[in-house]
Amino acid sequence: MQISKGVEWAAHACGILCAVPQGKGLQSDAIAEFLGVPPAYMAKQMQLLRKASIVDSVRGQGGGYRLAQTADQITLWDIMAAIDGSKPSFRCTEIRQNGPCPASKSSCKTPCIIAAKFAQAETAFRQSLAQTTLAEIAVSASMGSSVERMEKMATWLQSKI
Amino acid sequence: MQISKGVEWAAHACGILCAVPQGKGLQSDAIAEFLGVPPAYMAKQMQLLRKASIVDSVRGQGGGYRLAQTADQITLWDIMAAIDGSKPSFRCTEIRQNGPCPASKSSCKTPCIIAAKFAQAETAFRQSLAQTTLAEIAVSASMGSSVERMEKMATWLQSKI
DNA sequence: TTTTATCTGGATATATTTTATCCGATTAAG
DNA sequence: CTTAATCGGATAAAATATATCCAGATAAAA
Repeated sequence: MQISKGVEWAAHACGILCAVPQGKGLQSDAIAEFLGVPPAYMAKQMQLLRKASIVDSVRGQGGGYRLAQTADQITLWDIMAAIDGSKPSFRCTEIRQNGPCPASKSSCKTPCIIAAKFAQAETAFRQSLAQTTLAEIAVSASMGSSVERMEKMATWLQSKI
Repeated sequence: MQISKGVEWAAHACGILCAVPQGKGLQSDAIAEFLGVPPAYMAKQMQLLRKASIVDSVRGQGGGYRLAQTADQITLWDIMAAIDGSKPSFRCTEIRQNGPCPASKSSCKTPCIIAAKFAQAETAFRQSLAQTTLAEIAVSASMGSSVERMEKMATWLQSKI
Protein backbone atom coordinates (compact mmCIF):
# COMPACT_ATOMS: atom_id res chain seq x y z
CA MET A 1 0.00 0.00 0.00
CA GLN A 2 1.79 3.06 -1.27
CA ILE A 3 0.81 6.72 -1.05
CA SER A 4 1.44 8.40 -4.39
CA LYS A 5 4.47 10.64 -4.73
CA GLY A 6 2.12 13.38 -5.82
CA VAL A 7 0.96 13.73 -2.23
CA GLU A 8 4.46 14.54 -1.07
CA TRP A 9 4.94 16.99 -3.93
CA ALA A 10 1.62 18.67 -3.30
CA ALA A 11 2.31 19.07 0.40
CA HIS A 12 5.66 20.74 -0.30
CA ALA A 13 4.09 22.86 -3.06
CA CYS A 14 1.48 24.17 -0.64
CA GLY A 15 4.29 24.94 1.77
CA ILE A 16 5.92 27.21 -0.79
CA LEU A 17 2.64 28.88 -1.65
CA CYS A 18 2.40 29.94 2.00
CA ALA A 19 5.25 32.34 1.26
CA VAL A 20 3.62 33.90 -1.79
CA PRO A 21 2.29 37.39 -0.97
CA GLN A 22 -1.42 38.16 -1.21
CA GLY A 23 -2.54 38.96 -4.74
CA LYS A 24 0.47 37.29 -6.35
CA GLY A 25 0.75 33.90 -8.02
CA LEU A 26 3.54 31.35 -8.47
CA GLN A 27 3.76 29.40 -11.74
CA SER A 28 3.55 25.64 -11.83
CA ASP A 29 6.94 25.42 -13.53
CA ALA A 30 8.52 27.54 -10.82
CA ILE A 31 7.11 25.26 -8.14
CA ALA A 32 8.49 22.23 -9.97
CA GLU A 33 11.87 23.91 -10.30
CA PHE A 34 11.96 24.74 -6.60
CA LEU A 35 11.09 21.17 -5.62
CA GLY A 36 13.31 19.61 -8.26
CA VAL A 37 10.53 17.44 -9.72
CA PRO A 38 9.24 16.90 -13.29
CA PRO A 39 7.28 20.03 -14.34
CA ALA A 40 4.64 18.26 -16.45
CA TYR A 41 3.65 15.91 -13.68
CA MET A 42 3.81 18.62 -11.03
CA ALA A 43 1.31 20.57 -13.17
CA LYS A 44 -1.07 17.61 -12.93
CA GLN A 45 -0.90 17.64 -9.16
CA MET A 46 -1.57 21.37 -9.10
CA GLN A 47 -4.70 20.79 -11.15
CA LEU A 48 -5.89 18.24 -8.61
CA LEU A 49 -5.26 20.74 -5.80
CA ARG A 50 -7.29 23.28 -7.72
CA LYS A 51 -10.22 20.88 -8.22
CA ALA A 52 -10.22 20.40 -4.46
CA SER A 53 -10.27 24.18 -3.95
CA ILE A 54 -7.03 24.11 -2.03
CA VAL A 55 -5.36 26.46 -4.50
CA ASP A 56 -6.65 29.05 -6.95
CA SER A 57 -5.19 29.44 -10.41
CA VAL A 58 -4.80 32.56 -12.50
CA ARG A 59 -4.45 32.02 -16.23
CA GLY A 60 -2.55 34.06 -18.74
CA GLN A 61 0.65 35.99 -18.60
CA GLY A 62 1.69 36.74 -15.07
CA GLY A 63 -0.64 34.02 -13.81
CA GLY A 64 0.10 31.17 -11.47
CA TYR A 65 -1.13 29.43 -8.34
CA ARG A 66 -1.89 30.73 -4.88
CA LEU A 67 -3.58 29.26 -1.80
CA ALA A 68 -7.37 29.39 -1.95
CA GLN A 69 -7.67 29.27 1.84
CA THR A 70 -5.61 30.51 4.76
CA ALA A 71 -2.82 28.18 5.80
CA ASP A 72 -4.52 27.23 9.05
CA GLN A 73 -7.62 26.06 7.19
CA ILE A 74 -5.74 23.59 5.00
CA THR A 75 -4.86 20.23 6.55
CA LEU A 76 -2.60 17.42 5.41
CA TRP A 77 -5.70 15.28 4.97
CA ASP A 78 -7.20 17.85 2.58
CA ILE A 79 -4.05 17.64 0.47
CA MET A 80 -3.85 13.88 0.51
CA ALA A 81 -7.55 13.52 -0.33
CA ALA A 82 -7.13 15.96 -3.23
CA ILE A 83 -4.34 13.91 -4.81
CA ASP A 84 -5.06 10.31 -3.84
CA GLY A 85 -8.82 10.55 -3.48
CA SER A 86 -10.86 9.94 -0.36
CA LYS A 87 -12.16 6.48 -1.15
CA PRO A 88 -11.47 3.86 1.53
CA SER A 89 -8.23 2.04 0.80
CA PHE A 90 -9.63 -1.24 2.08
CA ARG A 91 -11.98 -2.71 -0.52
CA CYS A 92 -14.55 -5.13 0.86
CA THR A 93 -15.53 -7.52 -1.91
CA GLU A 94 -18.17 -9.22 0.25
CA ILE A 95 -16.28 -12.48 0.36
CA ARG A 96 -18.73 -13.73 2.97
CA GLN A 97 -21.33 -14.06 0.21
CA ASN A 98 -19.08 -16.37 -1.83
CA GLY A 99 -18.44 -20.09 -1.79
CA PRO A 100 -20.40 -23.11 -0.59
CA CYS A 101 -21.67 -21.44 2.61
CA PRO A 102 -22.58 -17.90 1.58
CA ALA A 103 -24.05 -15.46 4.05
CA SER A 104 -27.60 -14.48 3.16
CA LYS A 105 -28.27 -11.13 1.53
CA SER A 106 -30.37 -10.08 4.50
CA SER A 107 -27.55 -10.73 6.97
CA CYS A 108 -25.24 -8.54 4.87
CA LYS A 109 -27.03 -5.28 5.44
CA THR A 110 -24.59 -4.53 8.22
CA PRO A 111 -21.02 -4.26 6.98
CA CYS A 112 -18.61 -7.14 7.31
CA ILE A 113 -16.77 -6.93 10.65
CA ILE A 114 -13.40 -6.96 8.91
CA ALA A 115 -14.33 -4.07 6.63
CA ALA A 116 -15.71 -2.19 9.62
CA LYS A 117 -12.47 -2.55 11.54
CA PHE A 118 -10.44 -1.32 8.60
CA ALA A 119 -12.78 1.62 8.18
CA GLN A 120 -12.19 2.45 11.83
CA ALA A 121 -8.42 2.35 11.36
CA GLU A 122 -8.63 4.57 8.30
CA THR A 123 -10.68 7.06 10.27
CA ALA A 124 -7.90 7.20 12.85
CA PHE A 125 -5.42 7.82 10.04
CA ARG A 126 -7.49 10.61 8.50
CA GLN A 127 -8.15 12.29 11.80
CA SER A 128 -4.47 12.32 12.59
CA LEU A 129 -3.67 14.00 9.27
CA ALA A 130 -6.61 16.38 9.64
CA GLN A 131 -5.13 17.70 12.85
CA THR A 132 -2.05 19.01 11.07
CA THR A 133 -2.51 22.30 9.28
CA LEU A 134 -0.37 23.79 6.58
CA ALA A 135 0.36 26.68 8.95
CA GLU A 136 1.87 24.26 11.45
CA ILE A 137 4.00 22.70 8.74
CA ALA A 138 5.23 26.04 7.45
CA VAL A 139 6.26 27.10 10.95
CA SER A 140 8.02 23.81 11.72
CA ALA A 141 9.82 23.87 8.40
CA SER A 142 11.10 27.40 8.91
CA MET A 143 12.20 26.58 12.47
CA GLY A 144 14.30 23.71 11.16
CA SER A 145 15.86 25.86 8.47
CA SER A 146 18.94 28.04 8.59
CA VAL A 147 18.71 31.82 8.24
CA GLU A 148 20.81 31.56 5.09
CA ARG A 149 18.34 29.19 3.46
CA MET A 150 15.37 31.33 4.43
CA GLU A 151 17.00 34.36 2.80
CA LYS A 152 17.91 32.38 -0.29
CA MET A 153 14.32 31.21 -0.60
CA ALA A 154 12.99 34.74 -0.20
CA THR A 155 15.32 36.01 -2.92
CA TRP A 156 14.39 33.19 -5.26
CA LEU A 157 10.69 33.78 -4.68
CA GLN A 158 11.12 37.50 -5.38
CA SER A 159 12.62 36.67 -8.76
CA LYS A 160 9.62 34.52 -9.69
CA ILE A 161 6.63 36.67 -8.79
CA MET B 1 -3.69 4.15 -2.12
CA GLN B 2 -5.17 0.69 -2.18
CA ILE B 3 -4.80 -2.14 0.29
CA SER B 4 -4.21 -5.36 -1.62
CA LYS B 5 -7.10 -7.79 -1.96
CA GLY B 6 -4.85 -10.40 -0.43
CA VAL B 7 -5.28 -8.71 2.94
CA GLU B 8 -9.03 -9.24 2.80
CA TRP B 9 -8.60 -12.83 1.69
CA ALA B 10 -6.02 -13.54 4.38
CA ALA B 11 -8.22 -12.08 7.11
CA HIS B 12 -11.15 -14.26 6.07
CA ALA B 13 -8.86 -17.26 5.70
CA CYS B 14 -7.63 -16.84 9.27
CA GLY B 15 -11.25 -16.60 10.33
CA ILE B 16 -11.94 -20.03 8.89
CA LEU B 17 -8.82 -21.50 10.43
CA CYS B 18 -10.21 -20.52 13.83
CA ALA B 19 -12.78 -23.27 13.35
CA VAL B 20 -10.22 -25.97 12.50
CA PRO B 21 -9.77 -28.37 15.43
CA GLN B 22 -6.39 -28.70 17.16
CA GLY B 23 -4.03 -31.03 15.33
CA LYS B 24 -5.89 -30.82 12.04
CA GLY B 25 -5.09 -28.81 8.92
CA LEU B 26 -7.14 -27.23 6.15
CA GLN B 27 -5.79 -27.26 2.61
CA SER B 28 -5.12 -24.07 0.72
CA ASP B 29 -7.46 -25.16 -2.07
CA ALA B 30 -10.24 -25.78 0.41
CA ILE B 31 -9.81 -22.29 1.85
CA ALA B 32 -9.96 -20.79 -1.65
CA GLU B 33 -13.08 -22.81 -2.41
CA PHE B 34 -14.76 -21.65 0.76
CA LEU B 35 -13.97 -18.01 0.04
CA GLY B 36 -14.70 -18.28 -3.67
CA VAL B 37 -11.33 -16.86 -4.75
CA PRO B 38 -8.63 -18.09 -7.20
CA PRO B 39 -6.81 -21.03 -5.56
CA ALA B 40 -3.35 -20.27 -6.96
CA TYR B 41 -3.34 -16.73 -5.68
CA MET B 42 -4.87 -17.71 -2.36
CA ALA B 43 -1.96 -20.14 -1.96
CA LYS B 44 0.43 -17.21 -2.32
CA GLN B 45 -1.28 -15.34 0.48
CA MET B 46 -1.11 -18.41 2.70
CA GLN B 47 2.62 -18.59 2.09
CA LEU B 48 2.95 -14.98 3.21
CA LEU B 49 0.97 -15.74 6.35
CA ARG B 50 3.29 -18.63 7.00
CA LYS B 51 6.40 -16.50 6.60
CA ALA B 52 4.94 -14.19 9.21
CA SER B 53 4.35 -17.16 11.55
CA ILE B 54 0.62 -16.49 11.65
CA VAL B 55 -0.15 -19.93 10.29
CA ASP B 56 1.70 -23.23 10.28
CA SER B 57 1.76 -25.49 7.27
CA VAL B 58 1.95 -29.24 7.11
CA ARG B 59 3.30 -30.68 3.88
CA GLY B 60 2.47 -33.94 2.26
CA GLN B 61 -0.67 -35.98 2.08
CA GLY B 62 -3.24 -34.93 4.65
CA GLY B 63 -1.41 -31.67 5.17
CA GLY B 64 -2.76 -28.16 5.20
CA TYR B 65 -2.77 -24.95 7.18
CA ARG B 66 -3.63 -24.17 10.77
CA LEU B 67 -3.18 -21.17 13.05
CA ALA B 68 0.28 -20.90 14.54
CA GLN B 69 -0.96 -18.80 17.47
CA THR B 70 -4.15 -18.62 19.49
CA ALA B 71 -6.84 -16.43 17.94
CA ASP B 72 -6.50 -13.75 20.59
CA GLN B 73 -2.80 -13.35 19.86
CA ILE B 74 -3.31 -12.59 16.17
CA THR B 75 -4.35 -9.04 15.27
CA LEU B 76 -5.60 -7.52 12.02
CA TRP B 77 -2.37 -5.55 11.86
CA ASP B 78 -0.35 -8.78 11.98
CA ILE B 79 -2.31 -10.07 9.01
CA MET B 80 -2.06 -6.87 7.03
CA ALA B 81 1.68 -6.55 7.72
CA ALA B 82 2.19 -10.16 6.60
CA ILE B 83 0.53 -9.56 3.23
CA ASP B 84 1.23 -5.91 2.41
CA GLY B 85 4.46 -5.52 4.32
CA SER B 86 5.12 -3.14 7.18
CA LYS B 87 7.03 -0.46 5.32
CA PRO B 88 5.62 3.07 5.69
CA SER B 89 3.18 3.85 2.90
CA PHE B 90 4.35 7.47 2.74
CA ARG B 91 7.69 7.63 0.96
CA CYS B 92 9.77 10.70 1.83
CA THR B 93 12.06 11.43 -1.10
CA GLU B 94 13.79 14.28 0.72
CA ILE B 95 12.40 16.91 -1.63
CA ARG B 96 13.72 19.58 0.72
CA GLN B 97 17.24 18.75 -0.48
CA ASN B 98 16.30 19.44 -4.12
CA GLY B 99 16.17 22.55 -6.25
CA PRO B 100 17.81 25.98 -6.07
CA CYS B 101 17.45 26.33 -2.29
CA PRO B 102 18.27 22.90 -0.90
CA ALA B 103 18.31 22.22 2.80
CA SER B 104 21.77 21.35 4.06
CA LYS B 105 22.66 17.76 4.85
CA SER B 106 23.22 18.66 8.47
CA SER B 107 19.74 20.13 8.85
CA CYS B 108 18.26 16.92 7.44
CA LYS B 109 19.26 14.67 10.30
CA THR B 110 15.82 15.18 11.79
CA PRO B 111 13.05 13.89 9.55
CA CYS B 112 11.07 16.22 7.33
CA ILE B 113 8.03 17.54 9.20
CA ILE B 114 5.68 16.28 6.49
CA ALA B 115 7.11 12.77 6.63
CA ALA B 116 6.92 12.88 10.42
CA LYS B 117 3.24 13.80 10.37
CA PHE B 118 2.44 10.99 7.95
CA ALA B 119 4.39 8.55 10.10
CA GLN B 120 2.29 9.65 13.05
CA ALA B 121 -0.93 9.05 11.12
CA GLU B 122 0.24 5.62 10.04
CA THR B 123 1.00 4.76 13.64
CA ALA B 124 -2.58 5.67 14.53
CA PHE B 125 -3.77 3.38 11.72
CA ARG B 126 -1.61 0.48 12.83
CA GLN B 127 -2.54 0.82 16.47
CA SER B 128 -6.20 0.77 15.59
CA LEU B 129 -5.77 -2.47 13.63
CA ALA B 130 -3.54 -3.96 16.31
CA GLN B 131 -6.35 -3.61 18.83
CA THR B 132 -8.58 -6.00 16.91
CA THR B 133 -7.84 -9.67 17.43
CA LEU B 134 -8.84 -12.59 15.28
CA ALA B 135 -10.81 -13.91 18.25
CA GLU B 136 -12.90 -10.76 18.30
CA ILE B 137 -13.55 -11.09 14.59
CA ALA B 138 -14.53 -14.72 14.82
CA VAL B 139 -17.02 -13.96 17.59
CA SER B 140 -18.53 -11.00 15.78
CA ALA B 141 -18.82 -12.95 12.56
CA SER B 142 -20.59 -15.84 14.23
CA MET B 143 -22.94 -13.47 16.05
CA GLY B 144 -23.98 -11.95 12.74
CA SER B 145 -24.55 -15.33 11.18
CA SER B 146 -27.64 -17.51 11.14
CA VAL B 147 -27.73 -20.86 12.89
CA GLU B 148 -28.34 -22.50 9.53
CA ARG B 149 -25.17 -21.04 8.09
CA MET B 150 -23.10 -22.02 11.12
CA GLU B 151 -24.25 -25.61 10.77
CA LYS B 152 -23.62 -25.62 7.07
CA MET B 153 -20.10 -24.36 7.67
CA ALA B 154 -19.47 -26.99 10.32
CA THR B 155 -20.63 -29.74 7.98
CA TRP B 156 -18.52 -28.43 5.12
CA LEU B 157 -15.46 -28.21 7.37
CA GLN B 158 -15.99 -31.80 8.56
CA SER B 159 -15.90 -32.96 4.96
CA LYS B 160 -12.55 -31.27 4.38
CA ILE B 161 -10.47 -32.29 7.38
C1' DT C 1 -4.88 44.12 -31.96
C1' DT C 2 -1.09 41.11 -31.66
C1' DT C 3 2.05 38.70 -28.97
C1' DT C 4 3.35 36.24 -25.14
C1' DA C 5 2.76 33.54 -21.10
C1' DT C 6 0.09 30.59 -18.45
C1' DC C 7 -3.38 27.19 -17.05
C1' DT C 8 -6.75 23.36 -18.90
C1' DG C 9 -7.92 18.92 -20.45
C1' DG C 10 -7.12 15.03 -23.02
C1' DA C 11 -4.24 11.72 -25.30
C1' DT C 12 -0.43 9.01 -24.96
C1' DA C 13 3.60 6.44 -23.26
C1' DT C 14 6.44 4.14 -19.74
C1' DA C 15 7.35 1.97 -15.25
C1' DT C 16 5.84 -0.25 -11.35
C1' DT C 17 2.75 -2.91 -8.68
C1' DT C 18 -0.96 -5.97 -8.24
C1' DT C 19 -3.20 -9.96 -9.55
C1' DA C 20 -2.89 -14.47 -11.21
C1' DT C 21 -1.19 -18.90 -13.06
C1' DC C 22 1.90 -22.75 -13.61
C1' DC C 23 5.41 -26.11 -12.68
C1' DG C 24 9.23 -28.68 -10.69
C1' DA C 25 10.98 -29.71 -6.02
C1' DT C 26 9.99 -31.23 -1.53
C1' DT C 27 7.66 -33.73 2.04
C1' DA C 28 4.81 -37.13 4.27
C1' DA C 29 1.02 -40.61 4.42
C1' DG C 30 -0.67 -44.90 2.73
C1' DC D 1 6.66 -46.73 -4.47
C1' DT D 2 2.67 -44.01 -5.32
C1' DT D 3 -0.19 -40.37 -4.16
C1' DA D 4 -1.33 -35.96 -2.24
C1' DA D 5 -0.10 -31.83 -0.45
C1' DT D 6 2.81 -27.48 0.36
C1' DC D 7 7.03 -24.72 -1.19
C1' DG D 8 9.40 -21.57 -4.02
C1' DG D 9 10.44 -19.58 -8.18
C1' DA D 10 9.37 -18.21 -12.92
C1' DT D 11 6.27 -16.09 -15.69
C1' DA D 12 2.48 -13.39 -17.57
C1' DA D 13 -1.56 -10.37 -17.65
C1' DA D 14 -4.00 -6.44 -15.78
C1' DA D 15 -4.26 -2.33 -13.28
C1' DT D 16 -2.29 1.70 -11.43
C1' DA D 17 1.22 5.18 -10.86
C1' DT D 18 4.35 8.02 -13.11
C1' DA D 19 5.45 11.04 -16.76
C1' DT D 20 5.21 13.69 -21.15
C1' DC D 21 3.18 16.30 -24.79
C1' DC D 22 0.08 19.17 -27.31
C1' DA D 23 -3.92 21.85 -28.86
C1' DG D 24 -7.10 25.06 -26.85
C1' DA D 25 -8.59 28.69 -23.62
C1' DT D 26 -7.51 32.77 -21.17
C1' DA D 27 -5.56 36.98 -19.83
C1' DA D 28 -1.88 40.33 -19.32
C1' DA D 29 1.33 43.13 -21.78
C1' DA D 30 3.20 45.31 -25.84
